[in-house]
Amino acid sequence: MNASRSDSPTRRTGRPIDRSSDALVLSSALELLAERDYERFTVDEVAARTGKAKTTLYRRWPTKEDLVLAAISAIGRPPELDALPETGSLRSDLLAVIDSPWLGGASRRTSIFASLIFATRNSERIARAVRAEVTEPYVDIYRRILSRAANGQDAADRASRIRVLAEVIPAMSTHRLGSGSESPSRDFFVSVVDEVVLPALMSARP
Amino acid sequence: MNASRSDSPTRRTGRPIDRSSDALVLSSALELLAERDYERFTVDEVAARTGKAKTTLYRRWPTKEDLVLAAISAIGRPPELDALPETGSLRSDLLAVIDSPWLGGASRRTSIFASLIFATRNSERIARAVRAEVTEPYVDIYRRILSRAANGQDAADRASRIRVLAEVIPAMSTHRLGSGSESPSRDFFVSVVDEVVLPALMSARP
DNA sequence: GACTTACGCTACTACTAAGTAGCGTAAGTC
DNA sequence: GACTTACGCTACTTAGTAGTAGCGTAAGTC
Repeated sequence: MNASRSDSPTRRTGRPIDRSSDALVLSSALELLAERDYERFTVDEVAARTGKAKTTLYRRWPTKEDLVLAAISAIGRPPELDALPETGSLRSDLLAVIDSPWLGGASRRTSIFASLIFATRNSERIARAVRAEVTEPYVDIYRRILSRAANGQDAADRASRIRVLAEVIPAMSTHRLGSGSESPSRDFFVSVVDEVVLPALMSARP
Repeated sequence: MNASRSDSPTRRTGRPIDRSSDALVLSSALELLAERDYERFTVDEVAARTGKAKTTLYRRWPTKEDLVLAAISAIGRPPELDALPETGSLRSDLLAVIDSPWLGGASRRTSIFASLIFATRNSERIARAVRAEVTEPYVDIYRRILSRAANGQDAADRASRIRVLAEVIPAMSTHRLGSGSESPSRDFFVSVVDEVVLPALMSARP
């Protein structure tokens, strides 16, 4: 409320930027993106929902694309990435990830992932951002859990390994889409089968 | 070239409608739909690609939605539906469907399916049409092949049953999306697992 | 050849949404 | 209180696209 006399590199006079509302704006943007596709996503609607002026949003994020990119970056990394669940059984490890409250829980999170897949079609920058900031780290969690389980442990729980598809698939699809493949969805699904399902099955021999 | 003297219910005088170009228009529309999402799909572009006048297209299909619906209907039913492949092994039966030239082969077909999934978000009529005219009959092929295989035969070919996912998933997703579920993509993936993967696995006991 | 209907073309309207300009005011610093 | 910067508001420009109007001509029937 006081502090910082002779300032940091950048001068600080006049009304300060209201950073406190950034989080609200970005989460609302993400929310809207989960409801609509990128084309129907409008900056006006974000402004209306947050009670901000459209012009204010444009001062902070010069284009709609920038706003969406910021919203994606604001997602952050899944907390499980730092502390992989270690509950003792593969099944509960997987469920711990699936039922993580990250991004509002499984239901909302999967809905958001699905929308991000749509968005990757509209902008290469968005496609790259989704891949790097959301998909890769998230898929990585499953990769690590599965590969850890492949070395022994709870190798019998075949059904729960298959169920992981329910969450891995939307995540991985963003991984592949927009990378220039001719038939991204087929490539993607084949890769899910080859990289996730079959290895999981092979290591599960009751 | 002559025939039909005192006509059918509808009079036939004046320049006849050029039905021959309908197929071209609808296939071009489908092609465009595979490239763009519904929002970016423009009637002007279809007109440009087919060499037709936009007004001519609007005379035949009063709205963009009607044009897209017609394009979906023009897809027709997969030929395998009438003569289920019977090659002797489950694996080759499945591959026969996957590699069917229908809709331009697996690559283009899957790409079209993916686009139709996007389109279901924009119109309930389109969602219904996709489900009824494309998804249901196509998924039905896999259901029938899998259930036939479940009764004996080639029950050992577990990997090929899993591979079927690579094509079933995009098809089934249209089946679920747009039906008012709160988290359609999660529901869909769970249903794939429950209805297709697990039963296939259960019936495969080497 | 008279008639009728379809087609192609060139506007045009209506609407939506991205992005901007400019003003008055709020919220700070000195 | 003077100064400075951010915010909110209204209004605007620009661009793209769905859908329409109206005209001249093509392609048929009688």
